[in-house]
Amino acid sequence: MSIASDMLRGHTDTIILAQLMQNDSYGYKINRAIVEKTGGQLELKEATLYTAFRRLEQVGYISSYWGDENTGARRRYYSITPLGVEQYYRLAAEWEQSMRLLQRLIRPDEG
Amino acid sequence: MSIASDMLRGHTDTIILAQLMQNDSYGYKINRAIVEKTGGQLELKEATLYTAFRRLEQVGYISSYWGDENTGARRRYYSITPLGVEQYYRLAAEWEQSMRLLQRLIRPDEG
DNA sequence: CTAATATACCTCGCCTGTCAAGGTATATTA
DNA sequence: TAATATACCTTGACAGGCGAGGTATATTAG
Repeated sequence: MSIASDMLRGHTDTIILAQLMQNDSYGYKINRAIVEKTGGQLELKEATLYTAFRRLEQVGYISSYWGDENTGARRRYYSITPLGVEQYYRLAAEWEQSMRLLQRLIRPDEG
Repeated sequence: MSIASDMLRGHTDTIILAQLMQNDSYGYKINRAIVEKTGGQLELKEATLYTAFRRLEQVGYISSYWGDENTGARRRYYSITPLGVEQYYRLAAEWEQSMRLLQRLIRPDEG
């Protein structure tokens, strides 16, 4: 896709948490949602996605449970924890902050 | 400083090129300018800064020359090349693009 | 029937950018 | 004369993204 790896780095967790703020979901679907919301311009690589889930669960920002599908492939659902909600707000605020700084530095002739 | 490493990652080159779009400058001063422009909220670590200079020079986006100070520490000045100017516009556009995507994903309830 | 595609999960190991820690040298200020 | 500011530099550790590989089920096309 079009977005560079290094632009994404550090935002993966925020993106995932933001998705889980809406509702519980599973890996594949979360990724589909991202593709859809960005008009196909961004897609998390599977390795990136699942690595992030491990990381986020380890520190207690999300928790997981197996879905009870009786057909099709099994799904591992994730839900955001209260700690994760806190972290989401923190990361989102941090993102806005850094965005403003970068705007000043990268586009000095604009806002 | 307040901004996280991973938020910065991938933007260092863009920030440096943006500075050199204004005028030739040297490492220490570029960093001072960044600190000043962000009200002390962002400062590139020296290792990061000088690594970036090597990287950018290697691919031909910047070129360097020693200043002719006859007092004080020596200064290595950098100037942006035509190739670097192109790259700056490309990176700046990419940044705006990715910023909009992230806005949609991270702050779904806003613009 | 069978191959391809979509859904759905996972791990290993490489690569690359950041940075802590260390270093050198000159000029000014306390 | 010690500390601080200016000014440069490198090494090695670390962490996140991802290519490449794997598993398994369901559907669709030929």
